Amino acid sequence: MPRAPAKTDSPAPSSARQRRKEARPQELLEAALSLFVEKGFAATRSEEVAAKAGVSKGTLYLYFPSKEELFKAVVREALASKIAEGNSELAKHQGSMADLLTWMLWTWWERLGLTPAGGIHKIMMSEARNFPELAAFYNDEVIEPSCELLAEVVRRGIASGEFREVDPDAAVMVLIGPMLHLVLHEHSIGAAGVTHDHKCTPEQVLSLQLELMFEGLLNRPRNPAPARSPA
Amino acid sequence: MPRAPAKTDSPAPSSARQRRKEARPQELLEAALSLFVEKGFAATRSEEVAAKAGVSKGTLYLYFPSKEELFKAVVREALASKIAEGNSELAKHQGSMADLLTWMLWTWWERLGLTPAGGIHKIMMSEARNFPELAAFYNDEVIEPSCELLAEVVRRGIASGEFREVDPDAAVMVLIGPMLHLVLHEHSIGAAGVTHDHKCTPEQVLSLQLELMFEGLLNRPRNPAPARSPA
Amino acid sequence: MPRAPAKTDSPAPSSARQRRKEARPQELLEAALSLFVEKGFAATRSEEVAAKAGVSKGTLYLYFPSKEELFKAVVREALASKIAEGNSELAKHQGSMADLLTWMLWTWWERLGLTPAGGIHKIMMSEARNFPELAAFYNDEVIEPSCELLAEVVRRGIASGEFREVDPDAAVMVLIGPMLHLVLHEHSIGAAGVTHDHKCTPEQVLSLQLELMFEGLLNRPRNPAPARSPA
Amino acid sequence: MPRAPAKTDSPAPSSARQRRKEARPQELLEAALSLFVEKGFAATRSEEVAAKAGVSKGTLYLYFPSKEELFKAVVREALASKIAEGNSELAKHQGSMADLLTWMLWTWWERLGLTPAGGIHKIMMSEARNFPELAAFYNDEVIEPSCELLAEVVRRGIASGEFREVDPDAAVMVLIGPMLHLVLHEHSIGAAGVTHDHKCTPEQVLSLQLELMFEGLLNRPRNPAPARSPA
DNA sequence: TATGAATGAGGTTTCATTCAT
DNA sequence: AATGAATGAAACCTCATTCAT
Repeated sequence: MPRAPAKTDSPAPSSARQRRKEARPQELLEAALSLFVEKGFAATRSEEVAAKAGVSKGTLYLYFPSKEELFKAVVREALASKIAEGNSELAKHQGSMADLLTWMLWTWWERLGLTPAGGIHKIMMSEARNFPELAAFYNDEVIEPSCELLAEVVRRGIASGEFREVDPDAAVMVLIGPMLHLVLHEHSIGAAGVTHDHKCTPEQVLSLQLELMFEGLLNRPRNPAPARSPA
Repeated sequence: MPRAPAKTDSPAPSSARQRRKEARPQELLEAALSLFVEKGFAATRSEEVAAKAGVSKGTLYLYFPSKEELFKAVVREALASKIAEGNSELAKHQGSMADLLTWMLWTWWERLGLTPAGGIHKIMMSEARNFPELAAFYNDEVIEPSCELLAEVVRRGIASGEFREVDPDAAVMVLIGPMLHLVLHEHSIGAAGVTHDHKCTPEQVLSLQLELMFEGLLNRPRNPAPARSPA
Repeated sequence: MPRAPAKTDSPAPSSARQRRKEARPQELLEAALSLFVEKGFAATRSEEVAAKAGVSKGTLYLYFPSKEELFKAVVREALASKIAEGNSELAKHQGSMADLLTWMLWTWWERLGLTPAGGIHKIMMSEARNFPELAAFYNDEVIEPSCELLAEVVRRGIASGEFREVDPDAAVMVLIGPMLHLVLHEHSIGAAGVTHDHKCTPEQVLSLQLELMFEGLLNRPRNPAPARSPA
Repeated sequence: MPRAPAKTDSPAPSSARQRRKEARPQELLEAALSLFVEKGFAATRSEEVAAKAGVSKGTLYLYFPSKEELFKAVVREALASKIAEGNSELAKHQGSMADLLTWMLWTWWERLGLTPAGGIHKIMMSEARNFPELAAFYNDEVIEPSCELLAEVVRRGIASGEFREVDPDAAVMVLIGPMLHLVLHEHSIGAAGVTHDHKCTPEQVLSLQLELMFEGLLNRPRNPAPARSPA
């Protein structure tokens, strides 16, 4: 419908109301994220989310058709978008796979471990069995792509001779296990006001995790000491 | 179910009914444990617990004044038994610390990973924020002793020159992270009927975890590649 | 949307916009009629009506102060047009009353049974108790005149000796009952996607209805077959 | 589990509470019937039904799992049970089919036309499109069996030579049309406080309906008076 | 001691209506 | 005159807890 350009060809959403409308989904997602993390999915009432975003119950449903869809949107916003980033990093990375892994894990820690976004993983742990559809969604949109991304890095490292021949999928679990465990701990027991004697900073753990991964725990030189299976 | 004559054969609280009555709390706790593990605290209906224990709703409330108190009793009961055992192995162990660590992690996996007891950890993760008191209890009685035990092993390994000089507390997190992550995953997302493409058995993961810990991921010989901190 | 120059070209209310504005109530009433027929009063959302008429929710309320008033306007509008037509046929008819009845019932079927107008009757059935005022209006303006018209035909047939001596009002109910029943059925259960084993076309029913009526109604020598009252 | 009969082999539900429990479903069904008839299915709140039966909201759901199931139970109680009666009457009837039809229609009028049970048909007319599942249920449990029952009577009458050769399904519609129309009218417009000029009692209508039907239906020598199709 | 009928607060979602733009 | 973002009152159904028997 070609019409004479009044001023500009964009709709010019300049009224205060327009600006509110465009900001609403973001405001609601932020409110939802913090409440879901704090109280879990089931225990968060939709009215609370609306109130925290400064709107009424009904308004929430103008933007998200159900609480489950709201949760999915939160996950997409907080996590799924980060994974795409990781993929593009893999594509353009030039150096060693060890460097790429290091960068990825540190980056994830900074972006997820320290932010409420990390709490999402804890929510899914807690609620997966009661909301299988959400669990499937989370698995498809977050877990699988993340694992695949890391597994690909490991595979390339193996192919280039940089890494030893290990099962890539198992290696991924070993790589992410400590970090995810820390995240979960921080958002559950660690968030319950419990003081921990064996305190060490997450950064220490991650740093050591990387060091050990790449170097091994045992003092060298020595003859290989293959992993034992249980007697 | 052929059972002994109605009354006797017993010193004191001996009728079938008496035995039944004394077993009640235990039966209720067992029923509650398996249901809480399966569905979480909020999603488990008290009537289900009663039904699973073979009694009526009302009876449950004769023994536990509320669902919250039932939950606390379940966790205390399930954990209490796990505490005592364990540390003696360290005292009597003769071989290398690497062997001891290997044995411990495999043993834990067998006792936690595959049994409902492992579900306790998942429950605690899920409900810690709603029951800070229990979270503290769990931290003091389970987490702290476990970490201390492993840290001590690491410390001894370092002292004897078997291990490199690393922060023992951080090392513990690296050691147990993958396994706990697996346990949590199995009891939540893995139990929600989600199919996973990057499937590898927990045993594979644990085996690789031990191998990498002790050996390192990088192909050797080479010059050390010190763990990088984030650029 | 090429539109005429801003101001002129018009005697009085003649711009495209003006014409649009004057057509609005009519368009809204048509949209509302079809939706009320389809879904009933309560189940029709005002936004649907507006959307079907091509305007926004707010605009609907510029023309009708509430959903109830909209409903009343719809019924009045739909019925008003039906009132005027009709009675003249009786005055100018020359043939037998049986022929006239036949013509009338077939004509009604064609005009009501197969058109949305027939849905009006269904609406009134459904909502009469919630809108007594409308029910009275419908009774006075539609039901009474229709019954009176038919009753007059029956009365004339009796007077001329064409029909037997029966109660004219009762005869009217017998005459229109099957047809109205069919109309209502088609607009409710028949429209709910239910498949019916005892299917016969409405035309079959009406045809048989007329045949049986006249066999019983027409004056003719025969042996009496008295209607039984309940044992 | 053969056990010594304590006193009698029936549970002996003799306490006041027991008696209440057994009466509850009936009390709830009665309350539901009258409210559904008065206000329709959708407009009747489940809490109202409970209140009218003298219990709380929750209690209603102890006996009926949802409002739809409650409605179905009302239908079964009020209508479906009557149809079985009709079937057995057909089986044991000895006299003419005309007598049987007469008895059936009079009986239905007495049991349905004059009681709130008749209102159920009006509800279904009103709500069928919004509750297709209920419509299907009603069609299967009430309409089909009723039509089949009457069609069978007509078929037998034809087979024995008592009736002329007509389409049995169409004949059924002609037979029940006036009565159902009366019932619907009484429960909608007639219940809205509208006064009707062309008043004739339902009994008059039914009586005339039967008389006219049989004049047309019964096989008898006479000159044909063919039904006219529309000019 | 044991039962299970009864209660009623609580949470998600819908939709008629308003009003700032 | 027209819009559509925002509101908040309902309504269904669940389930922890009580208490008469």
